Amino acid sequence: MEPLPQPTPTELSILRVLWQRGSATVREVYEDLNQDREMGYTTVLKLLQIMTEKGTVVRNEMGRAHVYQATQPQSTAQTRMVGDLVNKMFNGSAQQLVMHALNSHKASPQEMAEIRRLLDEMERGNS
Amino acid sequence: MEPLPQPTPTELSILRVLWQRGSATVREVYEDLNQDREMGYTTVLKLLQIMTEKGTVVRNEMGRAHVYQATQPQSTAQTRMVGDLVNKMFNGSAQQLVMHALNSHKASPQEMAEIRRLLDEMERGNS
DNA sequence: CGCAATATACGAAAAATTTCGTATATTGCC
DNA sequence: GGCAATATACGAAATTTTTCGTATATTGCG
Repeated sequence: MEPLPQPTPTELSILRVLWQRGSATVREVYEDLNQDREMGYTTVLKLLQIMTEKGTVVRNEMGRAHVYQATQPQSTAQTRMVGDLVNKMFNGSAQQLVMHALNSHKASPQEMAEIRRLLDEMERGNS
Repeated sequence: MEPLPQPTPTELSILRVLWQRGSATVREVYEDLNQDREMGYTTVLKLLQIMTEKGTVVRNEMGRAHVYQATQPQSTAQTRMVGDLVNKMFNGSAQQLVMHALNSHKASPQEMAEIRRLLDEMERGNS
């Protein structure tokens, strides 16, 4: 079967709501999105219909208002987008991306400790 | 002055060539791009003209063939795009992005050592 | 010179994405 | 029952992005 297409920017903003809420009706997505930007109700509806066709989301049609859910878990999409960014902006070097990320968004000591733990694990596994 | 707009996907592919080469003529960009995908010469030219208007690139018009150069260094664009990704896909947590990056694109022992060095540095500086 | 190769300029078509108007169905409630 | 509120469907306009055809200028060379 066809792999899911990359979500467009607006589709991504809808996916974020769905990931956050688990699942949601058109109205719920509409309300969350309009915290940040302006977007008509039927626009959101149409997007969700398109995304359903593409397989990006699935919906439960029981009940009057359909309930939508992202097909892929957020972590899958995260992995894919990180991979894309590494390839397109860092010539395939994850290390360089990591350096940039740490430099621009400071991490807490706990977070840094967790990264160290991951590095330990990888080094142990790799040798 | 206006901040530079986010490059569109195709613009980004052109920027990659410019960053890689330092500067380049339309023909050079055209040839590099056509290693990967098909794209007409005048298409590349037009894009570079549009990018010049937007301020994304600058050009030296001496000589018959103009020579283009990215306005921003790659590292600036990298920082911006990493920040975007952290915000849009990782709820602002750089640490989570780092974990994903390391998991999907394995880093070499040397690279991991370098990340450790950065972490050391940050922890020393932070306390 | 005169022609082939190759350059820029630029309008506009083509394609992709986003937006919304309108038609119509369903539900809850007085 | 009948109306107000609110739901989906869907065509198509509007916008953005990408592509390219064509006009025209410049260069190098036989």
